[in-house]
Amino acid sequence: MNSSQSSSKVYLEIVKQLRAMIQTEGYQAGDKLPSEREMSERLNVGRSSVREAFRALELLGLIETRRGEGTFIRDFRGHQLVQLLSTFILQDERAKGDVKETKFLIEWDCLWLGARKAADSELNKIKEWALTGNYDDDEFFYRIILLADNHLFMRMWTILKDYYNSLNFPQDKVSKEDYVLLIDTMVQHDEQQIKDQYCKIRNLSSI
Amino acid sequence: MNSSQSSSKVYLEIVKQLRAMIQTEGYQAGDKLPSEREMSERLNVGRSSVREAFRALELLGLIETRRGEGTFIRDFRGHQLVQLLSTFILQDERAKGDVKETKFLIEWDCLWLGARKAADSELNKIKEWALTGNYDDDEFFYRIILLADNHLFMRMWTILKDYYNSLNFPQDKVSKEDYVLLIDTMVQHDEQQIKDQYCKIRNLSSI
DNA sequence: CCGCACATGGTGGTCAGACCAGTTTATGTT
DNA sequence: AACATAAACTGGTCTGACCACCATGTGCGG
Repeated sequence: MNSSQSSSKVYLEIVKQLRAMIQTEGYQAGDKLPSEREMSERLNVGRSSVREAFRALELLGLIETRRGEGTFIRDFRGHQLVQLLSTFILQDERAKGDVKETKFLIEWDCLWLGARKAADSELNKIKEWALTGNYDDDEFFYRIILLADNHLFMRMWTILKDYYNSLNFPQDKVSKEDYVLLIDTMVQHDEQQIKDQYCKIRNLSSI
Repeated sequence: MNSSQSSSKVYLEIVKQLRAMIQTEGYQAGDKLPSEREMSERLNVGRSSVREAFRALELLGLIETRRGEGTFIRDFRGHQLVQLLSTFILQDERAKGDVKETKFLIEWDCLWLGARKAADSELNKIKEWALTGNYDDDEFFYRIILLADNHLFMRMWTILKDYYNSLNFPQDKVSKEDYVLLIDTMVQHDEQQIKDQYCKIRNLSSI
């Protein structure tokens, strides 16, 4: 144990170790993990700490425990959360493209959803705000996604936005006029126009 | 403790109790939870069991612990995972609509993504499979989303699919011909046609 | 009366050991 | 060989002990 920085909680270290073990030793779904007692000996930590790590991973659906038998890797393809799972998987360059693509598509979905769901008065309110207020891209789309009125999309977008921002994609500043124009297209309820304007803002040839 | 069914793991019961407490006693982000010791007395369980529950919730990002101070509810609006979070929040009727809406939009996104990304040979392969094979709706769209080649969408869709299926929305059986037709529209790369056909399958007036 | 230093109690963090309750495996009997 | 039993594991839970950290109160000196 005691790898890298100490002072961090032991059970978190165990989670890390477990992840490493799974990667290096090629554990697969259904495989049996070392017993809690063996694990605690191997890592020189108390069994209770091992249990805390195991319980946490169990609640996440990553492992499964059967009394008298042992602890097993669970088949968690795709399943379960998106967040911590990302920490496990979201490492390669390829995934970065996925984040970008997904964020943009969700934003587009919400533009169209918002155009159909929102009352004109709400759209006008946002248009006024877009004309006068100070805001960045995230703040603007946050309001758009509020219009779409879909909690799931809001959650996904929030996660994606944070990842996206941390990935440092090059991004041109969007002018206030373009944001306002985007809202105008929403008022028109013209799907193609919304799409064109969104593509312009995002510098995309198509979506 | 020992509510309803016993034999289930104590730490899971504590998670339940915690959720109930948060709901009934109106805990909010930032509020302090009872200490581990008090909790174990109150529920007549060992402190280690309380800790297992707390550690699991901590890893999920639902609570936060500060040594010497206590355990606090975390501001997890939107943030963090989607999966287990849903279990906590996804209870009202409203959320069901979100699941449906989101699932459909992601499927539509992936149809269009797949149409643009996939080679004709792959589309033809799927078409053949669609003509001859046995499959249900999930299996069909699983292959579609594979075409879209976006891990994030795949993960989201997998989660959404499971929730959606558990919600028992009424759903008509889709004929094999309609699935094949959908693939044909993808081959044409005509967005409007894809959309129309998808709406037909899902019985939607618009998307 | 104020302000600072220190003591005290509360809180999470960790460990060790003890049981219990299941499952698996080895053992020995028939 | 087949079966029954015993031993050896494995997870599940509780208790008690210590440590490190933080907040609060207490008392001393100013």
